Parts: sequence; C-alpha cells; structure tokens
Amino acid sequence: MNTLRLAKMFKALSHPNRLELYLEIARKHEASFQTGCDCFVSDIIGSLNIGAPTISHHLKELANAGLIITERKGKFLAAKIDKNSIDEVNKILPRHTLE
Amino acid sequence: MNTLRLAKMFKALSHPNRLELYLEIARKHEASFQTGCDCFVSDIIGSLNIGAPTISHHLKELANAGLIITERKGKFLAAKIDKNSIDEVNKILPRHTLE
DNA sequence: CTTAAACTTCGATAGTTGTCGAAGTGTAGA
DNA sequence: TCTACACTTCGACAACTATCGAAGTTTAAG
Repeated sequence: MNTLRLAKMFKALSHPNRLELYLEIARKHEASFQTGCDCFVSDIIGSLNIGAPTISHHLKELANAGLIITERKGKFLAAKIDKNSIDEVNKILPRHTLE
Repeated sequence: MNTLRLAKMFKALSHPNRLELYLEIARKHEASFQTGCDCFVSDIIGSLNIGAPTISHHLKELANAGLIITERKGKFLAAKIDKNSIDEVNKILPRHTLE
C-alpha cells in the first residue's frame, strides 16, 4: 500500500456529493445481506440533487479509485463496496494507536 | 458528524504531498510519547520535495480540516494529530461491518 | 421494429487548487 | 541593533474538476 493510492482513495471521497453517493452504496450494500437485493444506481439517483451525467462521472471516479465495484444487470447498474479498500484504509491511517 | 465535514477531512488528505505530510506528523506524534520531543515542521520539510510556502499552505489546510493542531514554540512550529478527527472518521466509514 | 428507460459520452464552462518566487513577519542569538 | 532562521503572506499561473445540456448507446418490453 502506497501513499499515492491512498491519496487517490481520499480524493474520490473528498467531494460531498460523491461521498454521499458512496455512503448510500455502502448502506444499500450492507442491507443487501438481509434483503438479498442488489443496490441499483437508479434507486440512489433520486436522493441526490445532481443530474445523471454527473452521477455517472462520480461512479467512475469511485470505481477507478478502487472503492466500489459496478456491474451491469440488464437495464440497470448495480454497485457495491470493494471490501479490499476498507482494509487498505484501516492499515495506513493512524486509528487508535495514539496515546 | 455530517457528510460535509467528513468530505472536508478527506479533501485535506486527498493530495499525495499533503497526505505524506500528515502521515509524517502522525509518525512523529506517535514517537513523541516515547521520546517526549515535539514534532517540528522544520524536521519534515527536508523529506518532502516542495517549498516552504507550499508546506505552510498544506499545514493550514490540514489544521482547517481539523486533522492536526499546530502551535508555535519559539522559532519553530510544532504539529500534532487532532485525536477527535480519528474518532470521527471511524464513526462514519464502513469499516468491518460488511458481510 | 419502435419506443422508452437507464445510463454514458462529449463539449463547454465556471470555479478551485498546488506550486512557485518575492516580499513580509516574528523570534533567537550575537 | 543586526543578522540569520523559520515560517507566512501575496500574487500569479497552469492544471484540474464538478456540473450541465445534448446527443449517443444498450437493454427491455410491446
């Protein structure tokens, strides 16, 4: 794990709308273990105040940073958290090691 | 804790040089519990390939995002991690709750 | 085959930012 | 008081980016 990669991940989460999008995917992803349903982007698009082109752009940024994985399912796009990214963040940030 | 504040913190860590600076402060801060010495900015400036004005700018961004605390000590500037920020990140990010 | 839905790509634009050199400020020591 | 050091502030600029509307693409359904 290098600093550049981590910085890239943080950059992807550094914009309010994109962070909101990510957290929404995380919530839906987590809920999917109970509901069994995928997290579809079309369900999220309504709750954010930005257009479809911008959502598409943000999703690509999140995927490109290794934070999410997207998969086309017929007409829809399903998104889920890339679990590796969570471990990576945990490894490098100073969590509870201070004092 | 709101999304805007978290995004601000991530933004502060989203640039490689600034993240390196932050991690260096974290390392020195952690070591200070053993050495008892403060982390002085002048010790860091040599290991990063950017000028003093830029370091100053980055330090202000980190402090402004609530990630570090700076304090003038005579001729020098001491920097340390703001521990509250660590708890805040831990609270909102999806850590090990998935699957 | 046509239509509609769900994105995606393109092109443009306004706003943000990382960086530097030059000049300024505050502190310590001679 | 003079000099040197450790930043800080200022002004400028090139590079990046969030957003949009318009047009394109893929899939589902009729």
